[in-house]
Amino acid sequence: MRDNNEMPGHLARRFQQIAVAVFLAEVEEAGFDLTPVQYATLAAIRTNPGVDQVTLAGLIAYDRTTITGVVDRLVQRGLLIRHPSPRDRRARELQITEAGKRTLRAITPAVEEAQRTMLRGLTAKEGTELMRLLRKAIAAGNELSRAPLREAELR
Amino acid sequence: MRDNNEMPGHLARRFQQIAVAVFLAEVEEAGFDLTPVQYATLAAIRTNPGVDQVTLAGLIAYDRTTITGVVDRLVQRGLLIRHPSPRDRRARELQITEAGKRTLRAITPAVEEAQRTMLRGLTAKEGTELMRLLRKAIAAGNELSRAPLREAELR
DNA sequence: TACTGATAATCAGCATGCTGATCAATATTT
DNA sequence: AAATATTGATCAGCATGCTGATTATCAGTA
Repeated sequence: MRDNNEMPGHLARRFQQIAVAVFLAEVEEAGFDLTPVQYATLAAIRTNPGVDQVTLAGLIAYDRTTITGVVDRLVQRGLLIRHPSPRDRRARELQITEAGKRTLRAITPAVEEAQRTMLRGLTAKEGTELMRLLRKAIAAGNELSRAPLREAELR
Repeated sequence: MRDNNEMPGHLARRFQQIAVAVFLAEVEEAGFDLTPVQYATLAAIRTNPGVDQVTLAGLIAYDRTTITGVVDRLVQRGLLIRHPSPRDRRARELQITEAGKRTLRAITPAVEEAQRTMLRGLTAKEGTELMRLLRKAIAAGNELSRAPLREAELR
């Protein structure tokens, strides 16, 4: 039996576990209550106003069924607006509200700090290399999960 | 706003997402139905028969409240036995059953294959380096999550 | 145009993974 | 020994994240 420390899957889980904990701690310290998933959702919608949920899911590599609940909670809190698309009555277009934009702006320093903290054991060069290797491994495995990353298509 | 591909937290989530999908696919192909968490639990108990749940949680860096449910399901399926500790009536000692051992043995090739698959985009050297960097980052952040890795103590 | 297949969103169901609380039992202090 | 603190397990509650199904709608074809 291989040692846990030799299992990429175990290391992936641990690193992600720490990344989430660091994110939540930094964000809470800044006086906000937002999960990594909620943050990514807000940021993606600000950059792509009016996206539908499937496209949004592809942009940040979420499962489409997970998005529903995440968006629900953000709408409930007044950070997003969801309305039917005029072009396709199946789809819902998503817009960020002013409160959502304010939250994003205010929270950004904490998010940046969290990204630094989760690499704090590494030198700058090692941190860059870790990110490169993760990107490369992810690119090769993109299609293996149910929620692959997708480029946005023009509509 | 930083690009997602420059955010270690985003990369961590994606890599973990792919790792889990690969694990489940390989294991299912081998004819089993076991999650990564369940596998790690079985393996840790086989190596440390009679551990209590808190120690187990520390060995594989799980939250103690998560362990309860995981062990429940494994006991239900007859892969584990949970019985009160004679030394401490608060604690439950965990043992792996014969069925549990058989499952572990039978599933090992699939788990090994999954570990290779999740690094398939990298050269051997890059894979080794990725694991080294993850271990280093994790060691530095170990105490930042609610479920840090803990050495087993002799009892 | 009627039919067929694909697509957007949602849902039920299950398994992590966490926060914070409770209960029983043990350990420590006074 | 009595009072206090700590610890092991569990629980309720919430948020991902997935599988597989359903519903409404759209797009392409016969």
